[in-house]
Amino acid sequence: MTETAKTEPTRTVHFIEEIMEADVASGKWGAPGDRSVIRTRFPPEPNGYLHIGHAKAVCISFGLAERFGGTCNLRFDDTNPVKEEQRYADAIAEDIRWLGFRWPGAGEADAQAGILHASDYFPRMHEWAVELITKGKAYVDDQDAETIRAARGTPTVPGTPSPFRDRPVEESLDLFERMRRGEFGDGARVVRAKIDMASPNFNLRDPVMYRVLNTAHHRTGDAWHIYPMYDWAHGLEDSIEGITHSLCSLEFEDHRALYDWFIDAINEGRPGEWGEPIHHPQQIEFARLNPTSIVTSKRKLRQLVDEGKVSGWDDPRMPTLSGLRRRGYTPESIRSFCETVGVTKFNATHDITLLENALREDLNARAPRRMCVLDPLKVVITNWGEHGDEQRTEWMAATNNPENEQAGTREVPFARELFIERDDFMEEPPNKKWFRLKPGGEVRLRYGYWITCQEVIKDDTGEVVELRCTYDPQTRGGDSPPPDAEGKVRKVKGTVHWVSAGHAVEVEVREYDRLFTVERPDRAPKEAPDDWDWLTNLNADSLRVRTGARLEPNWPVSDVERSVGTGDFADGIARLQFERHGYYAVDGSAGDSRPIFNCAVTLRDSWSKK
RNA sequence: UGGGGAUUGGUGUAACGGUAGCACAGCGGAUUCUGGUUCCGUCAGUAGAGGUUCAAAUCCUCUAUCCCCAGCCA
Repeated sequence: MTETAKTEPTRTVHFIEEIMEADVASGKWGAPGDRSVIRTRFPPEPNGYLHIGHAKAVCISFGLAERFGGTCNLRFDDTNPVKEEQRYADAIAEDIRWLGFRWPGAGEADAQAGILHASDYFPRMHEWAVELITKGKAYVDDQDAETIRAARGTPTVPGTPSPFRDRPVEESLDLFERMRRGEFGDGARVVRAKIDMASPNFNLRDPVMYRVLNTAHHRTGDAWHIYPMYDWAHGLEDSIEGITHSLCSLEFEDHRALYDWFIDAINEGRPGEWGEPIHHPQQIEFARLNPTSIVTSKRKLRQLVDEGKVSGWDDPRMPTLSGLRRRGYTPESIRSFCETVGVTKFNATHDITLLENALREDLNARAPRRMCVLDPLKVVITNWGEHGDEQRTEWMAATNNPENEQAGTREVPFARELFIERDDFMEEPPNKKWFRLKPGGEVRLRYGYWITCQEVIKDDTGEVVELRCTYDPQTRGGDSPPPDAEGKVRKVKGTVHWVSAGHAVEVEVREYDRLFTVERPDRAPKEAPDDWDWLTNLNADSLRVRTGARLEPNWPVSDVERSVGTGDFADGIARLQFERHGYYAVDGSAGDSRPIFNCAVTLRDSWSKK
């Protein structure tokens, strides 16, 4: 893979990185100056697919570890068996690998290698819970969920303690053991931390640590009847793995007090009869990604899939990583996008065009160029046989990638019958700025010849079905003809793409528009009725399938292009620039015999704006 | 009415008491065999009010606005 000449975009050092730098310098986690001590983790719950919002979190935790020469674990936070499935875990791991990140022990052969699971820590968490109960810092509560909620209080009125709050330690221990063995029904009892029912921070009003769930877990089977809550489990998982910096999103700021409380509670009296103190990571919060015109709510994405608004989680219009991948997005473009949005605690809005621009930038440098006529209009070169060689094919050299000279050229066939884009011809152009083909007008066929439209042929309905043109043999390759006797060079303003009708490959091209045309699809308008449905913002016209497109026959790409890094992407997905249109990716999931190309993003069009 | 966070051009993001910079978008121009790319120019900002200081986006006080929190979800 060749390097593009571009210099790396200047990367700004964000606040989390500064904290890490300071910790490295002070030797908080190891020898001062040893950057490799940085340990982060990405802890998804395997209950759905990763989307572009998750990509930011992935890039932060994995990216920071990469930058410091430390490590980032992939850990499935599988503490709630009723929502989790192995297939989600598999998809998540695949998406992270696709982005180009690796966790310790990740192997190329075994996709599962090195992946960690909260469920593997259940026994240790259980021991620590017993410890907290024994220390009088936790208790079993017999109240049901409704009662507990009612007693929790409000922002201004303190909660009231459970009547079971001060029950004997032995009784709690016994009940906890019976909970574990499955003697009680779902929700019958919980274990609660004994903190402060009057705390202004709700998370500290005796939070639940364990609930009874008589549900089989996708990894531990029916070994457990109790499952730990996030707040209890998460810090312990981080502690066990020796995480130095536990990075999460802003909504967990209020949970940090609890995160710290649990670890401190375990460490109380340590070193001592309970053993050595356990590791205490630092939780740091950052703002989520918040892109315009898409939804990232898992519930809403699921709704789109379930109601058939899209073809699946990997529909190319979906903001899931699997959808973006199928659409043609490169991992590099997504990582570049995450770099430009930065890392702060500010709830920013990220224009989705930034993501599109990141892809354009990457693909402009790397994607091989091809000519593809999406909506063919036949052109017959009437003077092609002027020397009696009407059936001949001429092969024209075309540049594979103007951004990368080493990508070389290819030979494109030119013959008597061609296709051009229907849009590139107008019988009656609206103004003088029409540089493309018109009756009596001349245009350059890129890398081909200059042609002049002599005759327009229509069918019974008046639709143009064919153009009869003449070519100028002196313009071979698309170059200007030699100067005339007076030294004047003839010029042509317009250049259009084309294919040879007899040589082109028929392909299917799928073009996508935004799934939602408003900036905030899930935000109800000010005067919306109570039953306002967010799906009213759905763009009914977001998919366009073109079945009759014609691609020049240089496909798949050449060895030369592959060898210099164009036409060869690390994820094995081929992407091309169809000149004057956009960037297109081969859809391998569609399972059709005819090649299918998804339009990842169009070229910028500074013309339509004017 | 409680607690926790946040606020710098249109949108993001730097500046860590010392010239408010960069990117994207916008606008104008140049180059171009892609209405692409590239290049040049340009518009535009410290939420508000006080205070400290030779000097404040930065420190202090008050105000405003926005986000999160009352799951046996994560």
